[in-house]
Parts: sequence; C-alpha cells; structure tokens
Amino acid sequence: MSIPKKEITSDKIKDSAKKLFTTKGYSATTIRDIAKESQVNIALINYYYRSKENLFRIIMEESFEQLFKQIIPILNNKDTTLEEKIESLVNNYLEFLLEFPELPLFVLNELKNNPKHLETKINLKKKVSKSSLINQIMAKNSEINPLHFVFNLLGMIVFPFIMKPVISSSKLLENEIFNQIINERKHLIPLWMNSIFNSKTEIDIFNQITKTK
Amino acid sequence: MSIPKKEITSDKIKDSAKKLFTTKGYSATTIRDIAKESQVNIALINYYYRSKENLFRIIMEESFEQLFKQIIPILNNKDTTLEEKIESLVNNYLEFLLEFPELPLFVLNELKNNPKHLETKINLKKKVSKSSLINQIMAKNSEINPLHFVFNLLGMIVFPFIMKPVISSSKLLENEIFNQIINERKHLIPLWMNSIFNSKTEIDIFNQITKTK
DNA sequence: GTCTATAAGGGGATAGAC
DNA sequence: GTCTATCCCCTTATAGAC
Repeated sequence: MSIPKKEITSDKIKDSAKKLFTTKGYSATTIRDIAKESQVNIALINYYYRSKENLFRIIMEESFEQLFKQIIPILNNKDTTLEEKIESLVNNYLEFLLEFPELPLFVLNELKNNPKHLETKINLKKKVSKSSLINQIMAKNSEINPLHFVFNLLGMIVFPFIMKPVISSSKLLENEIFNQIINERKHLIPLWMNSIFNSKTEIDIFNQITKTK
Repeated sequence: MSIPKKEITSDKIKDSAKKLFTTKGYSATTIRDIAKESQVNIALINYYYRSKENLFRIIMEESFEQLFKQIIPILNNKDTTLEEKIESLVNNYLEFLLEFPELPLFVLNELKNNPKHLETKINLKKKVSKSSLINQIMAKNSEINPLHFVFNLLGMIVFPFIMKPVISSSKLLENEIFNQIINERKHLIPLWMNSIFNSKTEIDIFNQITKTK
C-alpha cells in the first residue's frame, strides 16, 4: 500500500505541469495554469520548484529518459537475436506509447526549439552506434547504411502517434480504431522489418538491370 | 525579372515571422522578435497584419497547404499505377522536405497545441479515404487496413526529418551525411514499400503456424 | 507549508505625429 | 507607410504574514 502520489503537493504540481507542458508546450503554459490545474496556490509552485524553467527542466529530463533510456538495454543485449530485439522493441514501445501518446511530439519539438535540453549525460551517439543492434543489422545487410533501418523501425513505431493530432481532430478516425490499429502493428512491424531486410536481393536485381542497360 | 520579394515590407515581415514561428513555435515568438528579425518597426506588423494571431493564421495556412495539398493530386490521379504514385510521392516529398526540413514538426505540433487550425476547408478525410491510392492499396492487399501502409509510407518519408533535432544536435550525424541518406531513400522506399505489400504471404504463413499449433 | 499582496518586467496593440 | 510614445494586461517571482 503506497501513499497515493496525488496527495503530495509537490507531485500534484509536477503531474499537472507535465500534463500541461506536453499538451500545450512550454511557452503556452503559465504558472497560473499549473496552479489552477493542480488546485494549488501560485506561490507554492515557486516554493517547491524555484522557477518555471526549473520545473520544466525536471519534467523534460524525466520525459526524455522515459522515451529514450528504456530502449538502450534492449539495443545492447548481446544474448538476443535481431528478430527478438525488434519484437521486444515494438511490443514495449507501442505499449508505452499507447499510455503516453503525446510524449514523442512533445519531446522532439521541445528539443528542436531548445536543443540545450539535449545536453544530457546520456550519450546517445555512442550508445546507439556501437550497440549490438547496429552490429546485427550490418551483419544482415551490409550494403545499406544501418541508420536507414533505424529510421524505418522507429518511424513505423512512432510516426502514427506523431500524425495523431491530424487524424483525430479531423475525425478521420476514432480513438478506439486508432488503438486497434496500433495493436495490429505489434505483430505486423516485425514482419515488415524482415521483408525490408530481405529487399537486398531486389536491390541487386535493380542494380543489375541498370547496369546491363 | 520579378521584383525581389524581400523589398516589400509586408513580405519581409511574413518571411521573418515564418522563420521564427517554425523554429520557436507560436507562443515563444514575440512581435518584438519578428520586428527585430525583419528590421521593421513593431507598429508596422500590426498595421499590415492586424494581430499576431492573424499573421500566424496566414502562415499556418500556407504551411499546411505546402505540406498536404500538394500530395492530394498525386493520390487521386487515376492514370498512374500504385508503384508510380509511390515513386512520385517519395521523390517530390523528399525533395520538398530537404528544402523545408522543419515544416513537418512545426505543423504537426501546432496542430496538436491548437487543433482549431485544422478547421480548414481542405477535407482531408474524404480526399484521402476515397482516393485512388487507397483503392489501389486495397486491391493489392485486402487483408490489412490500408491506413497501415499510409502510416508506413509517410513515416518512412517524414520521420527522419522529425528525428533531425535529436540527430544533429547530438552530433550523431553531420548535415551532409543526413542529406545523402535522404537521397538514398528516394529509390529505397519504393522498394521497401513493395516488399511490405508482399508480406501478405508471410502473414498467411504466420496465421497457419499459429492455427495448427 | 501555505497564503496574500505586490513588485518588476514583458507582452500585444494602438493613437497620433510625421 | 512609417515612427514614437504609451496603454493596459498578464507574466514570473518573492517578501512577509499566518
């Protein structure tokens, strides 16, 4: 039995702030908004978190970690095959994104607006480029820059959530059906990734055709 | 010989505003920023565009059209095959995005923050769901919701640009190499899309295996 | 820890002179 | 068309009472 988090004032503030920052962005969110949302006096926010910017920094670091850090262990696990990594990544990430669908757009956009947020200790570059995943991809298809496959995999996982604002506000799609489609993707993306890896032969054919012409 | 656009005050303002809005977002951009960037007096911005919100609306509609409206004719062309449509879409869109790499993240994010911007006359829903493209996709693979393939295609095209802030600010990748990779994708994505369409048989195999178990 | 009151400044917008 | 000066509101942040 844990004490309900919402009872603690500082957490009530942080939760409300996170909700508002992720939906409206940093600049469009005021301390007054946060105070109203969390039903707390404005002065208390500065009491607990010193400043709006500091509160944002804390939330941003949390979100960044939620979004990126959880995948590093999967990428680096040397005891799993490429196929197992992809399946694990797709399942965990889609499940996570169904719970926090606004997180990718929020984090990616704030990083664009203010790249200094990326000066985190997490060294993405080394972690990703020297990962077991990249090695396994290169072993499978050495002719194509492995980054292509990273873009494809992450794109297939994340992009539907990036497009969600367009889709749902235009009533193109109800929320229920969106979630159903995402669940279908859990087993479809691994299949598609496998097909994409094996497109190598088709590229060879393509090269041969253009060569003999 | 056209008169250089930059000489006209109202255009100077709009160009600067577009640059600032797309890089910093609506709320983080002040009229004073725009005045400084375009080297005009603050009062002139309100003289020409009445209000910050109105100026933003104009820029948003322009960006939205640049990003979405150009693809509608391609999707609806009944004289092209599915393969030709994909090739045309990939080439035109990647070329366009290389010129305006920040546009997707800007438009998609502002749509999330303020969905009222989407109340445009462009009825995306009908235009897309009744397009020739969707029919051709369904003819090719009737077992899977065609939206999956739309997500995959658009994701493979657009997602690298969404990830760009993470990639370039972490020095993961120089701009030159990024552009080179995008150019490689011009012929790779059509190949991959073809492989993905033909994954149908593999899904059948998958279903058979799980059924006989 | 929580509140009220207020300081200090930045924001959008406009009136009126040129 | 362009500028200066200014209005008025909303913002963040804090001092000080409880």
